[in-house]
Amino acid sequence: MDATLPDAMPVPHPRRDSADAHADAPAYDLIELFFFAYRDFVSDPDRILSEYNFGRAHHRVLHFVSRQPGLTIAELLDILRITKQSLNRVLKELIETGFIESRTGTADRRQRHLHATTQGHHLARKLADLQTGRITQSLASIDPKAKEAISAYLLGLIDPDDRAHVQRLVFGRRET
Amino acid sequence: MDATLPDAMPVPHPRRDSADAHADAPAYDLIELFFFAYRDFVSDPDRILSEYNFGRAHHRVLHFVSRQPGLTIAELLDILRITKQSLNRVLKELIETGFIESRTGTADRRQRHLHATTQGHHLARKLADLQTGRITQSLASIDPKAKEAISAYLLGLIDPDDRAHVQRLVFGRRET
DNA sequence: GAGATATGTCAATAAGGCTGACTTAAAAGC
DNA sequence: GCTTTTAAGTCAGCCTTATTGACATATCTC
Repeated sequence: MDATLPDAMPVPHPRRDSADAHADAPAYDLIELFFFAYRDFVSDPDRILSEYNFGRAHHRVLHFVSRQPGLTIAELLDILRITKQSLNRVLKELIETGFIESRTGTADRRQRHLHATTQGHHLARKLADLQTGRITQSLASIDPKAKEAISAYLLGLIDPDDRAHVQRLVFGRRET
Repeated sequence: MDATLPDAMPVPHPRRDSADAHADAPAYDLIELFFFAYRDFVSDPDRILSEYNFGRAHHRVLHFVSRQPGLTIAELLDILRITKQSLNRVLKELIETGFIESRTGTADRRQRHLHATTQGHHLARKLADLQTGRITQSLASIDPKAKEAISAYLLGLIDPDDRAHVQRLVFGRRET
């Protein structure tokens, strides 16, 4: 690629201060691939969800509730980073249509512990399977060892102060 | 790990047909990491954009126009996968505020060729630099060889019929 | 009992998508 | 040259998902 570069070309030495990242050429490839990949990654679930008159917001709620039975409202808000009012609309719909169940806490009766119903788990799984299919297909074409690197990369894109939280969420199962 | 899995979940034996990916356990880790990574990846640009009263839609338009000077409306619609009407609203604002310029085609006078102004290129670059910073930070913590694997993975997530198109867009420069 | 906390709800607003219908200008086809 | 197709622009109305702000209720903590 750099075959035509004359040897003597003064190349400003790359500093890896990690703070002045904008000294580097923009990583257009990874920026754009991320955009296109995300666009298609959510497209399969979108199709299924529209059959139920649900949107992406419903998917996110159902996903995390299904994954973490007993999740409280506050915890869910913290994961999704949306307001109580935004959550409430979609959550209400998911409860009314029987995909999620809200149970009053026993230790703290102010809390609501959310659980997916059988129907809810089923839909969540169906959507996860679709996305897993896409992931599996993609992983199949590359070095199987790369999976850890990909996880590490994605984790590294997350805000540092949230990284531990996400790590617990994704890799550890809940104890609360 | 599966201790909390809903009871009714049948576990079919894993076949490696690559077609029926949903025989596999869901790739919850990559699914969730992708969600959290994307959430934070767009957060830095969002902050800057709001200073200009722009949103993500403006960012996407500005980005691709800046990257591919002379892009036509039809080509842009194909990249973004939104309707003409949706594009028009944000594009109009970007033109009115002097970030993008629309030039009537010479060969085909029906077409509009879009170009970022100096101001437009500047903002696009600023936003790309922010995202590049995040990417660089993340890449710094992993095997430098992994970058190719990550690109390949993201490319693999894209719809097969679009993959060549995206590849041209991302890795090749335009000749039109 | 006072105050803090977890949740729920009303109302108004905004961004960014969508569909459908229609116009204008210009190119292409015959 | 006339017709059809294509590229772009526009009007109107609607939906989803988010926001802010204000306030209500039940329950826990001190």
